[in-house]
Amino acid sequence: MPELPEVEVVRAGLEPAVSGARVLAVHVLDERALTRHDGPGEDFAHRLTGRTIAAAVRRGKFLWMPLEPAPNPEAASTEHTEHAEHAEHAGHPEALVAHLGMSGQILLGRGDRPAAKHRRILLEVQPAGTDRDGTQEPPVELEFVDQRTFGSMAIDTMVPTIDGAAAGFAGHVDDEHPDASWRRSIPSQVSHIARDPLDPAFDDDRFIAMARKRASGIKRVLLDQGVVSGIGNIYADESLWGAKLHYDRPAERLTRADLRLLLAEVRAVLGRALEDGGTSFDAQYVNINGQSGYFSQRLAVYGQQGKPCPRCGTPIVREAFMNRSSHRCPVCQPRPRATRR
DNA sequence: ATACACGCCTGCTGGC
DNA sequence: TGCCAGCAGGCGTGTA
Repeated sequence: MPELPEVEVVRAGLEPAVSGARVLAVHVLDERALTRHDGPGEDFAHRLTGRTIAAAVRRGKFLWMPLEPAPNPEAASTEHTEHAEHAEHAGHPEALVAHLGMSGQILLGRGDRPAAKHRRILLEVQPAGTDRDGTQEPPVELEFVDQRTFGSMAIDTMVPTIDGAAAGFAGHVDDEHPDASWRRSIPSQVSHIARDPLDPAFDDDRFIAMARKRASGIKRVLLDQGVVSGIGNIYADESLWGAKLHYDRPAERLTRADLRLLLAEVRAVLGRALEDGGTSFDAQYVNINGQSGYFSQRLAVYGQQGKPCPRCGTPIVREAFMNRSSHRCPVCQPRPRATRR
């Protein structure tokens, strides 16, 4: 479930279950789910087992769970001498990083469900809370399911954010622990990703300046995670419709006002999708309980080819752009006059 | 630096 | 009915 609203639905569902939880066991069922991890499955399992998860944080489509410092890194490194190089990372904060790719899901359960067909990684975690009797909550299964294996998990070291601000959105935990050590650190493999438009530290002027240096079509800029993160094909098309812009309008020729309006539309669309629990076309895109979101019912153009534009009634068209499909209203979003090339 | 092609995978749909 | 091309919410790398 891949764009910002869908990943945020997962993050929000994960947050209460994993914050303060301890990883009891790690089962790597398919190594292809570790393409972002620098090392084999045993290394991933070894570095994660026994660790305590601090929170669930998201920037754009990337999700990560900062880990409390390992209690005894020395013992750990001597035990697995073949990965002793990780001893040099002792003291550096680490996080469990997840990217859902095209078809990834993270599901929580009590182990009472039949195993999903494309289950790739299984974590057994012990939640932090104790109930009124003081007895421990039962362990929870966290499964990473991914049909197409474009998504993956990794243990990654964290580096300080370049602007010193919080690395991403962490929900309630953020309010309770605004100065937590993990707050201003970001997994190194996520550090090249721009902030997302819902991030309070997102710099509108910087986005506008970057966009106006690009000769390419505005949709390409929206999809560039180094310029603005969290937007994928669905929300790019929806936002461009909202701002009445054709996807191939050269970004460098848009006015600042055009780009401010576009940014406002991006935020409105993402916000509405969030309210609806994200966009689900099938059982592939679900929250941590396996439930679908309802934003697909409110899509104006994505997948709506042949149906009337909600604004003017003209049939929506679908066209190829950047080797994928784009949807637009031919009247509200006319092709730029000088078709480039 | 930027722009593009391509690879990574599985499963479903539509046309023949 | 079968087969095959085409398509699907993404990212990283390599090449000009």
